[in-house]
Amino acid sequence: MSDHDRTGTVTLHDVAREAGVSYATASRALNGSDRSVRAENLARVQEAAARLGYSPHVSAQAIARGSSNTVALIVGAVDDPYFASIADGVAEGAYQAGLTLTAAVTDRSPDMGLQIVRTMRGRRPKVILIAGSRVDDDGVYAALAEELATYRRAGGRVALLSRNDLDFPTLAVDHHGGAFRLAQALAGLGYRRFAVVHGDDRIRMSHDRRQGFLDGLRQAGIVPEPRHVITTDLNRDGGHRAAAFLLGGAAEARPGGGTGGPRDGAGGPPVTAERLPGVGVGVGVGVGVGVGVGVEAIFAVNDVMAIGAMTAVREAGLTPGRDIAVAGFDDIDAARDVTPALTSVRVPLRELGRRALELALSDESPGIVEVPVQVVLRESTPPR
Amino acid sequence: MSDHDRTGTVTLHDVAREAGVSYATASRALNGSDRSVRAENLARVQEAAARLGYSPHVSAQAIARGSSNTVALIVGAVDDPYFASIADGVAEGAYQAGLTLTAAVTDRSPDMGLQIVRTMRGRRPKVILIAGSRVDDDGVYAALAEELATYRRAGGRVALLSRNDLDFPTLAVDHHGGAFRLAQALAGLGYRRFAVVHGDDRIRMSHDRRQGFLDGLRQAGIVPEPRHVITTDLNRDGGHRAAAFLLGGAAEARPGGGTGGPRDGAGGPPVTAERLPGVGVGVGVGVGVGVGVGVEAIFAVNDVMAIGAMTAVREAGLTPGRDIAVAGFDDIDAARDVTPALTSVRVPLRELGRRALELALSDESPGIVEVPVQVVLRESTPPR
DNA sequence: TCACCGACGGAAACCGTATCCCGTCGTGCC
DNA sequence: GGCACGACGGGATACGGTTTCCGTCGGTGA
Repeated sequence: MSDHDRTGTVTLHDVAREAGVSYATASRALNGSDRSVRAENLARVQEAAARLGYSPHVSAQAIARGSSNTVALIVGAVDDPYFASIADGVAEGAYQAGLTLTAAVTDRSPDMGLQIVRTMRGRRPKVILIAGSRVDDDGVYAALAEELATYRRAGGRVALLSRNDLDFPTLAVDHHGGAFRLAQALAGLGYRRFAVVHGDDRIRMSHDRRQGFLDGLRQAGIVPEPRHVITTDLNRDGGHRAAAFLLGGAAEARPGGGTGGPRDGAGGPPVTAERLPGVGVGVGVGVGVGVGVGVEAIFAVNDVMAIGAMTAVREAGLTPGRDIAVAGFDDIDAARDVTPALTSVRVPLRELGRRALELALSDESPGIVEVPVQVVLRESTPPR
Repeated sequence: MSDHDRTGTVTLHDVAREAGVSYATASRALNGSDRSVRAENLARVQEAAARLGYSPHVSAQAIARGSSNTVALIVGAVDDPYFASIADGVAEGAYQAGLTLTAAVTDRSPDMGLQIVRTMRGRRPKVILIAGSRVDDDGVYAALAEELATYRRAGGRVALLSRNDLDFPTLAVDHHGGAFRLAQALAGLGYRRFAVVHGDDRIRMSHDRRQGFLDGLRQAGIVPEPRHVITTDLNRDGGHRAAAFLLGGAAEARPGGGTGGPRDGAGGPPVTAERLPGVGVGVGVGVGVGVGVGVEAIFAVNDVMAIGAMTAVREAGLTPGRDIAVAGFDDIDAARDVTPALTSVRVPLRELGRRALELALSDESPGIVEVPVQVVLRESTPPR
């Protein structure tokens, strides 16, 4: 039609020309300016915009206004129900607040959260929410803190989920307390010999849950054997491998079954026995030792691992719940749908996402908000 | 320190001044310009940038360069494993291609995909990927097509997942064929009396899977009763409600169990019997009629629904697999972990996300790429 | 020794939008 | 009827970069 599609992109300039008004008037007409525009011009501009298929250049607006309408969410994985539910809550809150969501995934990148935060900061979002980021050494940690401080100094808002030693508004899930009470409850049901399956200690959540569980057991006079405390991947296959190892063999998919083991072939790092601080070194790296006979219950630090473990138990010819109890953490939807239903600790994940956004947006003091969790006993841990 | 932190934000200007070089030189030094900068100046600029904590203003770059490094992903829900896996694949591809990911969720907003696409277009992303968007009437549909066409005209790239009647590069999952073959396989196992649980027909995926399944059954000489073809929410609770209805009662959580029904109270629209085109009107909206006795197998158009249905079956005192077979579609991870393991149709979801991005970025012709799927029979549908 | 050429620094134009500021015009009031 | 004032349109500028264009400088070949 006209010459505006020479470049293929329609600018406000084109709209103004088409409507026969000035640039400034078109701008005022197309967004909530405090200045008023005469009804007739407003209509002409809107109609011209519609005819030309104009959509405002968000970057240009961001630059002109000095702020954008974005909330940046940094998350460990998209795949994981834990993060997915949090992201869902954030998405809901963002939608209600008229913000758009951009996400970054830290699992993917070897450069950890730091580089990602830096990149995100470049987008000048209104909010940065960090739900998952790996922090390896103290240097990176300090750098991350500095990066966030710089961001805040420039007017940005930050909220952290599940991390409580940076000076930013934090939604602190009570990992330790939940695991502690779960341990006590299981001890109360009569269990004595436990295995604990957890992830990399540099991941705070995993560390706190493991430690809370061990502390809860100790309170009940129980100390698991170090070789039953296992470090592995923080996902379904990690839980599966760990349980298979505990029960006396390498995880191995049943031929022709399609039911079984790790989906993507021989995946991931080997299961490694854990060095408990002040206790000693565990044994049995990768060797198909088999230590399972004595174990009565397996606690995995999250539900997806626990569910993987349950399947491994079943593949070993045992019945989860009856022969060996299994418990997880998070209480994801799937916990109700596996058989037996999984004992877990309920974390209000969606609410967590919503509240994290609120917390960041509010002008309250940057304190730490404790998020309570709740032990949910189900059939996977019957009284013994 | 200097006056640059008066506003709190560090600009390229500050860096240039700090390094004692010009604006243009600083710009050239800090990104991959084709122009070369003398080593000494480059070092000075980089060092100054690091000292000041400079991070380039992405919006400003986008505006100056005329393009951004964003890929916009439009998705039905974040929560759903189907979309989560796709998003995971996209995230992986985006990371490798050096793009950042912006996500929008359509379920949330009543204004459907259209408004969202318009908003996304405003961000001038390099790519728009549409994995889920509700399209209600033809008017909206045409508007969406026009919106995308405008975007492409301006140099944008588009790829569609699971939709095959817009003229854009499309990754077409073979919903119909997969469901068709699944139906044949189940008929081959000896099943005759089927129930089909599906979602809103305006959602293409649901429609095609349902229709494929029915076509497959018809091929085997089987026509399910219309009242056994049920429309409900396309999520876990929808499947749960539908199965509970089929089995003869309203879905009701067992008191004190925590195992049971819809998590968020009495949720969602009631189960409604479906009007099959040219067949007749089903009966039994919400009435606790109970039609289950005759049904031998339930097919749900996705795995999360099927898993919800399995739990409902169990709550009714029956054993899924033995008393009543259940099958789903997608083959999500959880399908292997429920008991009995769920028969499904494998869709390479992660790969789908990755390939959608590739497809959009490539300069190939905008054809339709068929994505094959594979029936996976497991214990939830034993031979009968 | 001089012309020429390549490398590189800096000024300035430009990207698309918001907004300040000024000028015009219409209106109400005295 | 004149005047002050408010409403509103338009030009100019700012936002933070990228990139073009020009000019300088040092080195090379004849």
